[in-house]
Amino acid sequence: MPELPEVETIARGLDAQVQGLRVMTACLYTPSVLHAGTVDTLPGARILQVTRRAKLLLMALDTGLYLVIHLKMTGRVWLGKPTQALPKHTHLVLGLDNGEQIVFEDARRFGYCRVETQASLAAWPFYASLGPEPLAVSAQELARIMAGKRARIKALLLDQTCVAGVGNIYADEALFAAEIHPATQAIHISSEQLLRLCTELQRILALAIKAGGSTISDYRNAYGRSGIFQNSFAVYGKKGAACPRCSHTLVAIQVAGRTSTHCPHCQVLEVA
DNA sequence: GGGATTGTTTAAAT
DNA sequence: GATTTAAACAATCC
Repeated sequence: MPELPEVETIARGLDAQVQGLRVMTACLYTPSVLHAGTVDTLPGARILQVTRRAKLLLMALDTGLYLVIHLKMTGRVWLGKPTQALPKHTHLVLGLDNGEQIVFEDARRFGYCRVETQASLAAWPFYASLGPEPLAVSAQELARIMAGKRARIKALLLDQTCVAGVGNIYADEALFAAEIHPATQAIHISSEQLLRLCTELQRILALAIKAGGSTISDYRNAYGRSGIFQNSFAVYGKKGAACPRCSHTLVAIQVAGRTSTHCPHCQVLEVA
């Protein structure tokens, strides 16, 4: 379940190791995971940098092309040696001129990759519709986007056109920190509370990046290592446990089709 | 072997 | 018409 902090961790780890290297080979084992472009265009290109936008991993090449990867639930991208056996569900392998290789694997195959030009990337509807990076804008700006909407706040946090990169983990953690019930309609949240939510979201995302992300089951960074932010969760996945703030039992409900774990004592639904 | 899993898209509803 | 919600979908593992 790589969200913003997890993809950011992978991007930073990969960038530090592959910047300036040349792609020698590109082997696509599962053609269906490539949603745009062709991998034949990749060999020969030098890697300029590896970055992140929303939950997308972006590899910029000196040919003007971008390799874009979305890990969805179970995708992994890591750097390895050709001597290592490839995992069962390996979809794309890039051989580099230092002898190492970048591996994209995804057991569930929900993840995908795309080869884009700058123009085609900008023309990709999903990419073009992405909202601001939560750590690149002010909390006031984030709050302003959500203010006055009738949708439930949990749905807005998960809406990538609203805020980019937030998934179920960080949405639940931010709502708990700001003491807001996940089903509260944004229009019923005071501007002070909304600002607090956005501030907490930024704080938690920054902490999670420092912790190398959260590993629930599948997530690993570019070196195959787990994150440790899961040890700091207050509510995510902790239904039945005691609220760290008031000791009341945490409850899981469905909001916008997603499991939303919260404290019914600290996070009260003011208006249904 | 069926249910659970998630982010995104698409269709339906308000 | 615009906003919001529910359902569908990808495919595998436990």
